Amino acid sequence: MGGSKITRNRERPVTMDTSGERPTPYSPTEIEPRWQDRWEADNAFHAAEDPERPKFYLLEMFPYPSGDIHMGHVRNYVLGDVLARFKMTQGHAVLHPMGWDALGLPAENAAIERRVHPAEWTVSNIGNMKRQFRRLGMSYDWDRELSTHHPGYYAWTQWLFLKMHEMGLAYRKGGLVNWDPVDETVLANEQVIDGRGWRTGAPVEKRRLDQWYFRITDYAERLLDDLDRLEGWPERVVQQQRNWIGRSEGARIDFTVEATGETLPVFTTRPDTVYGVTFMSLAPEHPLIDELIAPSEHGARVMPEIQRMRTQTLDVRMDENADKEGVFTGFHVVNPLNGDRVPLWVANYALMDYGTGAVMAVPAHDQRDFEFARKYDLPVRVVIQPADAPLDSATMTQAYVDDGVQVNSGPFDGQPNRDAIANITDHLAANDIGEGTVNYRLRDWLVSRQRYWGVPIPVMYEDDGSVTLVPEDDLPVAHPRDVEFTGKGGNPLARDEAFTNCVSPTTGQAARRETDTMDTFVDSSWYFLRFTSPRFTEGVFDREAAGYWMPVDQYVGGIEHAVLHLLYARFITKVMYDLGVSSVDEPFQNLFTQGMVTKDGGKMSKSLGNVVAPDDLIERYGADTARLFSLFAAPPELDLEWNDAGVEGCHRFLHRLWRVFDALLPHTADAADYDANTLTPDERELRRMTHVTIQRVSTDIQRRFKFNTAIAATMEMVNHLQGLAGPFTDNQQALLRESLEALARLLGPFAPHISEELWTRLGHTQSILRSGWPDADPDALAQDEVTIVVQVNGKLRGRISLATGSGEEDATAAALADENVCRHTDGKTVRKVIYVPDKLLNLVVG
RNA sequence: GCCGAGAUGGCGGAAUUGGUAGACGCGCUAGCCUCAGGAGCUAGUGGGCGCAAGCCCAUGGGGGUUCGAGUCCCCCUCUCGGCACCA
Repeated sequence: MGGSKITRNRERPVTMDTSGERPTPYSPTEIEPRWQDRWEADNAFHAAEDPERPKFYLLEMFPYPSGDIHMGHVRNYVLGDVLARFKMTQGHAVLHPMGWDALGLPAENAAIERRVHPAEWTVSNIGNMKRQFRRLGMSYDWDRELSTHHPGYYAWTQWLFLKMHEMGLAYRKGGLVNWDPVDETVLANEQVIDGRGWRTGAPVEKRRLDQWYFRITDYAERLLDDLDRLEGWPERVVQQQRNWIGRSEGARIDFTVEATGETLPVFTTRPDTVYGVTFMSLAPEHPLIDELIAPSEHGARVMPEIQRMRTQTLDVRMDENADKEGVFTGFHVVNPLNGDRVPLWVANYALMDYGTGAVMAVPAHDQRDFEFARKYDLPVRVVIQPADAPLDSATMTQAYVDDGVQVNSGPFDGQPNRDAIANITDHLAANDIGEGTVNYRLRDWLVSRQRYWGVPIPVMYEDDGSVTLVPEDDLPVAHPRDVEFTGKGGNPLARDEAFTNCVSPTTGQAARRETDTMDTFVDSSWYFLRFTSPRFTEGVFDREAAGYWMPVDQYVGGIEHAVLHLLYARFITKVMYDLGVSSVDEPFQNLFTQGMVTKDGGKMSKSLGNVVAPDDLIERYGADTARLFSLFAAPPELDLEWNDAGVEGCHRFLHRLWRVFDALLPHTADAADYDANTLTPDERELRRMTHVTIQRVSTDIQRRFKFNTAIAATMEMVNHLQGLAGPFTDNQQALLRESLEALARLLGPFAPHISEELWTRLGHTQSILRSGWPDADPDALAQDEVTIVVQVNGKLRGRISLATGSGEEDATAAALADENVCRHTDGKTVRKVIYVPDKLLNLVVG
């Protein structure tokens, strides 16, 4: 073999290498199924508890089995798969399970349209999606598969309901609820987006119904406080939850209804303005209206108007540009601080959902109250004066909401309003006419759904209407199988007498079963706990298994669940913690929210006709190309715009990778180890390139989630190797072998099938998953010579090559020997030298 | 209105701590190979000036700090997301 220089061969590209080996074509359709079978046969992704190794619980939000996975799924699950395989290769005990959020309306709609039972439809979808996941090469431990529609799962969802009932956290109450007219069921507040149902987009109506609720508001403070502990969560998700919980500090103030003497409490964040109250506004839904006003002499006059306000749809009511409307009730209330008698109004801008449903109106210091007062010619009384320009209630054109000094405020006159807030709050408490309180925007979670394909709520009603819980031993309360799905007449469960008729376990008398099912968000609020012991029959999950695996080290999913699923899951985990079954009270240590997949600038959707089907993609290019593209085209947190040419590019890269191995493998067949001390500069450079790539890929995956740049680094490495041509010395062969082995392992998480295949062709018999992750050798990363950038007055004027670690004097001397640098320094004095060793030299001249 | 994220070539995007702006990929141009190519390979590819060496401009706009700013500070514009008649 010849010289020690590695030649870059331009005339003879590697594909034309004439070493005698016949090139083998890259054939994903042959390779991929073979490796999928092998992984399955080897039980390669089995999650085993092992105290010797660090554990890693990786979870992606499980899908609703709608029938086919779409590109959004592919992206989400490939992201997770990269991390799982990375951790597996590093030798962690990895739990990477998959399951099905299998209850929900599409199954029922399919039952109506196609006369197939929701269970059958669901199970068949699951089968298809599982096949698709397998084709993508996902590293799931299918032994732990679970589905929320399975009795072995939902029995424990029902158990959770019973426990929450015992704890006083599940309760039934009547009230105004959000009704989705398309899905024909009620919705929780979180599930109404801009006045529309989150699934259907239909404008939500208000109905007065008796429904089951979970008392999430009892956990508001903890849910809010513990957000501070979620350092591994994106700030915007934390912010959204903080917004949603909506804590505000203020005071309750008890006004009195003049006619009856009964107390009418209000919530305010501005107790300092209480002396400025000139009227009171009730929400149109306020109970006092039906109790007091409707039957009164004023009823006939005001009720039609109130009824009209009540029927305004939510999106009209919530539009802040909408006209403020109101009607005087004829009644008055008394201000407990100054004894003022002020008129009681009903106003459409007062919300029954917030505070107490009654607002003390201070037009001088609240913009909404101001507009209302001007419209209906109600008095404006200034009680806070700014320091500069005193306010005049007659000429004000808007409310003054900033700080100032109290006036017209009795004993509090002259105090800065900030002090008055505290002093008036103390005064309220001392006189038993109110107190400092904290109010939350968060409402209790309405969990009843008037649908069949959910978890039946395990309660029954006695003749007298009282609630009896189904005994734990009788769980699960299962769905009746022979049910007709007509799409008419509401919940099929309610029409099924065999289901509704039951016998009370306490009285032995006939009773009526609850026919509402639970919100499917309840099912998905604890599945991550169940994955730790999915077949456990002695309890909701095995406390020890959960203790080992929880919390989820990395959770991956869509941003759309920032408040919905992610808030509910935190709540239920805290409930499980309080029940003593979970050892953690926050489920997800780190959260990653990936961007959408778009095409032609919009979200991929059937209605837009811009859907790319994963099956077609795999058919044409193979799973590795599909995986690579969904990782490479954009950083994972940003939206990914689909681009067919980009897919081709990734496919070409895999072909190139394959050819590089084809060309170089024959030269590494019997490579021994190299001697790092006898390498030529070129050889050291090859070695350095290998180790730099190892380092880049490792940190990009682990620390930065930058899979796009990790893949770019491996592309650079392939580009570099592609330019090499033999013959090679022994040292060079050993170096090439090191490069190829590193390359195969670095690509393992991204393109697992081709990587396994190349790993095998390198002579290994074990899966690449057991190969260990390569380490970057710091010694190999060191350079003998570095390029130093030379600036003159901060502008780039030249580059010099110096031995690593050279001092400022040497660098300056070398720089001043550079022709172009001299052109800019000649005739000037060097006033200052900034030297960043091994990087940059800046000569400041003048 | 409040909160948060962002704006870099023809496009997707790099730039880890204030230190070579545009890695990698797409697209495009030229050439090679080929019966042919939609395959593969080689070279080039931010704008302007210049025969060239090289110089100037350039990270949404305007100021500032610094030897040096895509990166830090101030002001502005626009885009996206969340909350919003929340008392």
